[in-house]
Amino acid sequence: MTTMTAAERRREAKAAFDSYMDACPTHDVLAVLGNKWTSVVVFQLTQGPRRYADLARALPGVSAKMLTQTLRSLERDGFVARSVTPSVPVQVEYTLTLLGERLVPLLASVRHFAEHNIADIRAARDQYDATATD
Amino acid sequence: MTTMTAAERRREAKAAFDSYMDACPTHDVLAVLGNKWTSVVVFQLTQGPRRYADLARALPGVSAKMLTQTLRSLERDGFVARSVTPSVPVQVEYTLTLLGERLVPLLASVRHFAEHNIADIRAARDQYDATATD
DNA sequence: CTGCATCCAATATGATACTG
DNA sequence: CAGTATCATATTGGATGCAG
Repeated sequence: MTTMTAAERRREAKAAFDSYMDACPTHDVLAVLGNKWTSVVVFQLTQGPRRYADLARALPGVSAKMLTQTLRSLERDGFVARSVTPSVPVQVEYTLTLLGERLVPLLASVRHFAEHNIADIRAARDQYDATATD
Repeated sequence: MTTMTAAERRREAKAAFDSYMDACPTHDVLAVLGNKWTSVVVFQLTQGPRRYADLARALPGVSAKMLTQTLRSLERDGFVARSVTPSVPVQVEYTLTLLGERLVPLLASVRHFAEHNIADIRAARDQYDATATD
Protein backbone atom coordinates (compact mmCIF):
# COMPACT_ATOMS: atom_id res chain seq x y z
CA MET A 1 0.00 0.00 0.00
CA THR A 2 2.83 2.47 -0.62
CA THR A 3 1.72 3.22 -4.18
CA MET A 4 0.22 6.72 -4.65
CA THR A 5 1.06 7.62 -1.10
CA ALA A 6 2.45 11.03 -2.02
CA ALA A 7 -0.56 12.03 -4.09
CA GLU A 8 -2.92 10.62 -1.51
CA ARG A 9 -1.24 12.49 1.27
CA ARG A 10 -1.44 15.69 -0.73
CA ARG A 11 -5.15 15.18 -1.31
CA GLU A 12 -5.75 14.50 2.35
CA ALA A 13 -3.72 17.51 3.42
CA LYS A 14 -5.73 19.64 1.04
CA ALA A 15 -9.05 18.33 2.27
CA ALA A 16 -7.97 18.89 5.86
CA PHE A 17 -6.80 22.40 5.07
CA ASP A 18 -10.01 23.21 3.23
CA SER A 19 -12.07 22.21 6.26
CA TYR A 20 -9.77 24.26 8.43
CA MET A 21 -10.28 27.30 6.21
CA ASP A 22 -14.03 26.81 6.24
CA ALA A 23 -14.05 26.55 10.02
CA CYS A 24 -11.65 29.43 10.70
CA PRO A 25 -13.56 32.26 12.39
CA THR A 26 -11.14 34.92 11.20
CA HIS A 27 -11.50 33.86 7.62
CA ASP A 28 -15.25 33.75 8.00
CA VAL A 29 -15.42 37.31 9.33
CA LEU A 30 -13.03 38.55 6.68
CA ALA A 31 -15.22 37.05 3.98
CA VAL A 32 -18.24 38.95 5.33
CA LEU A 33 -16.34 42.21 5.64
CA GLY A 34 -14.77 41.72 2.24
CA ASN A 35 -18.10 41.97 0.46
CA LYS A 36 -18.37 45.21 -1.40
CA TRP A 37 -21.31 46.73 0.46
CA THR A 38 -21.03 45.28 3.96
CA SER A 39 -18.91 48.01 5.48
CA VAL A 40 -20.84 50.96 4.05
CA VAL A 41 -24.20 49.53 4.99
CA VAL A 42 -23.03 48.83 8.52
CA PHE A 43 -21.62 52.31 8.69
CA GLN A 44 -24.94 53.80 7.66
CA LEU A 45 -26.68 51.80 10.37
CA THR A 46 -24.27 53.05 13.03
CA GLN A 47 -25.83 56.44 12.35
CA GLY A 48 -29.16 55.06 13.45
CA PRO A 49 -31.98 52.89 12.11
CA ARG A 50 -32.59 53.21 8.41
CA ARG A 51 -35.32 52.23 6.02
CA TYR A 52 -34.61 50.46 2.79
CA ALA A 53 -35.10 53.59 0.72
CA ASP A 54 -32.95 55.63 3.12
CA LEU A 55 -30.07 53.27 2.51
CA ALA A 56 -30.62 53.29 -1.23
CA ARG A 57 -30.54 57.08 -1.19
CA ALA A 58 -27.45 57.29 1.00
CA LEU A 59 -25.64 54.69 -1.10
CA PRO A 60 -26.33 55.75 -4.67
CA GLY A 61 -23.85 53.19 -6.01
CA VAL A 62 -25.66 50.08 -4.84
CA SER A 63 -28.17 48.23 -6.97
CA ALA A 64 -31.43 47.13 -5.40
CA LYS A 65 -30.32 43.56 -5.71
CA MET A 66 -27.07 44.01 -3.86
CA LEU A 67 -28.67 46.14 -1.17
CA THR A 68 -31.21 43.43 -0.48
CA GLN A 69 -28.57 40.72 -0.66
CA THR A 70 -26.25 42.56 1.71
CA LEU A 71 -29.03 43.24 4.21
CA ARG A 72 -30.17 39.62 4.09
CA SER A 73 -26.65 38.42 4.66
CA LEU A 74 -26.15 40.79 7.60
CA GLU A 75 -29.51 39.78 9.00
CA ARG A 76 -28.64 36.11 8.68
CA ASP A 77 -25.36 36.67 10.51
CA GLY A 78 -27.21 38.43 13.31
CA PHE A 79 -25.63 41.85 12.74
CA VAL A 80 -28.80 43.54 11.60
CA ALA A 81 -32.44 43.31 12.68
CA ARG A 82 -35.27 43.83 10.22
CA SER A 83 -38.61 45.04 11.47
CA VAL A 84 -41.71 45.45 9.36
CA THR A 85 -44.47 47.89 10.12
CA PRO A 86 -47.58 46.62 8.37
CA SER A 87 -48.89 49.91 7.10
CA VAL A 88 -49.82 50.81 3.54
CA PRO A 89 -47.38 50.82 2.02
CA VAL A 90 -45.31 48.63 4.31
CA GLN A 91 -42.44 50.17 6.19
CA VAL A 92 -39.26 48.23 6.82
CA GLU A 93 -36.61 49.38 9.22
CA TYR A 94 -33.12 48.02 9.62
CA THR A 95 -31.24 48.36 12.89
CA LEU A 96 -27.87 47.21 14.17
CA THR A 97 -28.19 44.45 16.75
CA LEU A 98 -25.94 44.28 19.80
CA LEU A 99 -23.78 41.87 17.84
CA GLY A 100 -23.72 44.35 15.01
CA GLU A 101 -22.61 47.13 17.36
CA ARG A 102 -19.61 45.01 18.24
CA LEU A 103 -18.56 45.32 14.63
CA VAL A 104 -18.10 49.06 15.06
CA PRO A 105 -14.79 49.04 16.98
CA LEU A 106 -13.44 46.45 14.58
CA LEU A 107 -14.28 48.61 11.60
CA ALA A 108 -12.70 51.50 13.48
CA SER A 109 -9.48 49.48 13.73
CA VAL A 110 -9.54 48.81 10.03
CA ARG A 111 -10.19 52.46 9.35
CA HIS A 112 -7.38 53.49 11.67
CA PHE A 113 -4.94 51.16 9.92
CA ALA A 114 -6.16 52.19 6.50
CA GLU A 115 -5.89 55.91 7.09
CA HIS A 116 -2.42 55.61 8.57
CA ASN A 117 -1.01 53.35 5.88
CA ILE A 118 -2.88 54.05 2.69
CA ALA A 119 -0.26 56.55 1.55
CA ASP A 120 2.51 53.94 1.81
CA ILE A 121 0.35 51.35 0.10
CA ARG A 122 -0.47 53.61 -2.81
CA ALA A 123 3.13 54.72 -3.10
CA ALA A 124 4.16 51.06 -3.28
CA ARG A 125 1.58 50.43 -5.97
CA ASP A 126 2.71 53.38 -8.04
CA GLN A 127 6.30 52.29 -7.79
CA TYR A 128 5.45 48.69 -8.64
CA ASP A 129 3.42 49.73 -11.64
CA ALA A 130 6.09 52.16 -12.77
CA THR A 131 8.96 49.67 -12.63
CA ALA A 132 6.80 47.04 -14.31
CA THR A 133 6.15 49.38 -17.23
CA ASP A 134 9.86 50.08 -17.70
CA MET B 1 -33.31 72.73 -18.37
CA THR B 2 -35.49 71.21 -15.66
CA THR B 3 -36.24 68.09 -17.69
CA MET B 4 -34.54 64.91 -16.47
CA THR B 5 -33.18 66.70 -13.46
CA ALA B 6 -34.07 63.93 -11.06
CA ALA B 7 -32.45 61.22 -13.18
CA GLU B 8 -29.45 63.42 -13.82
CA ARG B 9 -28.99 64.13 -10.16
CA ARG B 10 -29.21 60.42 -9.41
CA ARG B 11 -26.55 59.66 -11.99
CA GLU B 12 -24.29 62.36 -10.62
CA ALA B 13 -24.77 61.19 -7.06
CA LYS B 14 -23.90 57.67 -8.15
CA ALA B 15 -20.78 58.74 -9.98
CA ALA B 16 -19.68 60.81 -7.00
CA PHE B 17 -20.34 57.93 -4.64
CA ASP B 18 -18.46 55.49 -6.85
CA SER B 19 -15.39 57.72 -6.82
CA TYR B 20 -15.71 58.04 -3.07
CA MET B 21 -15.82 54.25 -2.71
CA ASP B 22 -12.81 53.85 -4.95
CA ALA B 23 -10.89 56.41 -2.95
CA CYS B 24 -11.93 55.19 0.50
CA PRO B 25 -8.88 53.74 2.27
CA THR B 26 -10.94 51.50 4.52
CA HIS B 27 -12.72 49.96 1.60
CA ASP B 28 -9.44 49.50 -0.20
CA VAL B 29 -7.87 47.65 2.72
CA LEU B 30 -10.97 45.55 3.22
CA ALA B 31 -10.87 44.51 -0.41
CA VAL B 32 -7.28 43.30 -0.01
CA LEU B 33 -8.01 41.47 3.22
CA GLY B 34 -11.17 40.00 1.76
CA ASN B 35 -9.29 38.01 -0.83
CA LYS B 36 -9.38 34.35 0.00
CA TRP B 37 -5.66 33.78 0.46
CA THR B 38 -4.37 37.11 1.71
CA SER B 39 -4.75 36.45 5.43
CA VAL B 40 -3.29 32.96 5.43
CA VAL B 41 -0.31 33.93 3.32
CA VAL B 42 0.42 36.93 5.52
CA PHE B 43 0.07 34.71 8.57
CA GLN B 44 2.60 32.26 7.17
CA LEU B 45 5.02 35.10 6.57
CA THR B 46 4.66 36.34 10.14
CA GLN B 47 6.33 33.05 11.07
CA GLY B 48 9.37 34.11 9.11
CA PRO B 49 10.55 34.31 5.49
CA ARG B 50 9.19 31.60 3.25
CA ARG B 51 10.03 30.26 -0.16
CA TYR B 52 7.36 29.69 -2.76
CA ALA B 53 7.35 25.94 -2.24
CA ASP B 54 7.25 26.40 1.54
CA LEU B 55 4.04 28.36 1.20
CA ALA B 56 2.56 25.87 -1.23
CA ARG B 57 3.32 23.07 1.23
CA ALA B 58 1.95 24.94 4.23
CA LEU B 59 -1.19 25.94 2.31
CA PRO B 60 -2.28 22.75 0.57
CA GLY B 61 -5.55 24.32 -0.55
CA VAL B 62 -4.08 27.02 -2.75
CA SER B 63 -3.48 26.54 -6.45
CA ALA B 64 -0.18 27.68 -7.95
CA LYS B 65 -2.06 30.35 -9.82
CA MET B 66 -3.70 31.86 -6.76
CA LEU B 67 -0.54 31.65 -4.70
CA THR B 68 1.35 33.59 -7.34
CA GLN B 69 -1.47 36.06 -7.78
CA THR B 70 -1.79 36.65 -4.03
CA LEU B 71 1.96 37.13 -3.61
CA ARG B 72 2.11 39.53 -6.56
CA SER B 73 -0.76 41.52 -5.16
CA LEU B 74 0.83 41.71 -1.71
CA GLU B 75 4.13 42.65 -3.27
CA ARG B 76 2.48 45.37 -5.32
CA ASP B 77 0.84 46.79 -2.20
CA GLY B 78 4.19 46.86 -0.44
CA PHE B 79 3.29 44.28 2.20
CA VAL B 80 5.68 41.63 0.97
CA ALA B 81 9.19 41.72 -0.45
CA ARG B 82 10.39 39.20 -3.02
CA SER B 83 14.07 38.40 -3.26
CA VAL B 84 15.65 36.15 -5.83
CA THR B 85 18.91 34.26 -5.27
CA PRO B 86 20.29 33.43 -8.69
CA SER B 87 21.46 29.90 -8.00
CA VAL B 88 20.60 26.74 -9.90
CA PRO B 89 17.77 26.29 -9.49
CA VAL B 90 16.77 29.79 -8.55
CA GLN B 91 15.65 30.47 -5.02
CA VAL B 92 12.90 32.96 -4.27
CA GLU B 93 12.17 34.15 -0.80
CA TYR B 94 9.17 36.13 0.40
CA THR B 95 9.38 38.33 3.49
CA LEU B 96 7.02 40.70 5.24
CA THR B 97 8.05 44.31 4.83
CA LEU B 98 7.74 46.84 7.64
CA LEU B 99 4.43 47.85 6.13
CA GLY B 100 3.42 44.21 6.08
CA GLU B 101 4.28 43.86 9.76
CA ARG B 102 1.83 46.61 10.50
CA LEU B 103 -0.85 44.32 9.16
CA VAL B 104 -0.23 41.89 12.02
CA PRO B 105 -1.97 43.81 14.81
CA LEU B 106 -4.88 44.52 12.51
CA LEU B 107 -5.29 40.84 11.71
CA ALA B 108 -5.02 40.20 15.44
CA SER B 109 -7.96 42.54 15.99
CA VAL B 110 -9.98 40.69 13.41
CA ARG B 111 -9.05 37.39 14.99
CA HIS B 112 -9.97 38.68 18.43
CA PHE B 113 -13.36 39.83 17.23
CA ALA B 114 -13.93 36.65 15.26
CA GLU B 115 -13.07 34.30 18.08
CA HIS B 116 -15.22 36.19 20.56
CA ASN B 117 -18.26 36.48 18.33
CA ILE B 118 -18.25 33.55 15.96
CA ALA B 119 -20.48 31.51 18.24
CA ASP B 120 -23.17 34.19 18.19
CA ILE B 121 -22.82 34.61 14.45
CA ARG B 122 -23.19 30.90 13.77
CA ALA B 123 -26.08 30.65 16.17
CA ALA B 124 -27.80 33.49 14.31
CA ARG B 125 -27.18 31.72 11.01
CA ASP B 126 -28.57 28.45 12.26
CA GLN B 127 -31.65 30.16 13.59
CA TYR B 128 -32.15 32.15 10.39
CA ASP B 129 -31.80 29.05 8.25
CA ALA B 130 -34.12 27.10 10.52
CA THR B 131 -36.93 29.65 10.50
CA ALA B 132 -36.54 30.10 6.76
CA THR B 133 -37.08 26.40 6.21
CA ASP B 134 -40.26 26.41 8.29
C1' DC C 1 -42.22 51.08 -0.73
C1' DT C 2 -39.90 46.91 -0.58
C1' DG C 3 -37.76 43.53 -2.81
C1' DC C 4 -37.90 39.26 -5.82
C1' DA C 5 -36.86 37.11 -10.59
C1' DT C 6 -34.33 37.14 -14.55
C1' DC C 7 -30.69 37.77 -17.52
C1' DC C 8 -26.00 39.34 -18.19
C1' DA C 9 -21.10 40.99 -17.27
C1' DA C 10 -17.07 40.95 -14.54
C1' DT C 11 -14.12 38.96 -11.34
C1' DA C 12 -12.22 35.34 -8.40
C1' DT C 13 -10.83 30.89 -7.99
C1' DG C 14 -9.39 26.37 -9.50
C1' DA C 15 -7.24 22.30 -12.44
C1' DT C 16 -3.97 20.99 -15.53
C1' DA C 17 -0.18 21.12 -18.36
C1' DC C 18 3.97 23.26 -19.66
C1' DT C 19 8.69 26.11 -19.33
C1' DG C 20 13.39 28.42 -18.05
C1' DC D 1 12.12 25.48 -8.13
C1' DA D 2 9.22 28.96 -9.37
C1' DG D 3 6.41 30.08 -11.89
C1' DT D 4 3.25 30.92 -16.76
C1' DA D 5 -0.60 29.68 -19.94
C1' DT D 6 -4.92 28.03 -20.77
C1' DC D 7 -9.32 26.52 -19.91
C1' DA D 8 -13.26 25.89 -16.93
C1' DT D 9 -16.23 26.99 -13.00
C1' DA D 10 -18.03 29.73 -9.17
C1' DT D 11 -19.14 33.82 -7.09
C1' DT D 12 -20.18 38.60 -7.19
C1' DG D 13 -22.16 42.51 -8.95
C1' DG D 14 -25.43 45.09 -11.98
C1' DA D 15 -29.72 46.36 -15.00
C1' DT D 16 -34.33 45.86 -15.73
C1' DG D 17 -38.95 44.68 -15.09
C1' DC D 18 -42.53 43.01 -12.21
C1' DA D 19 -45.41 42.15 -7.78
C1' DG D 20 -47.52 42.39 -3.03
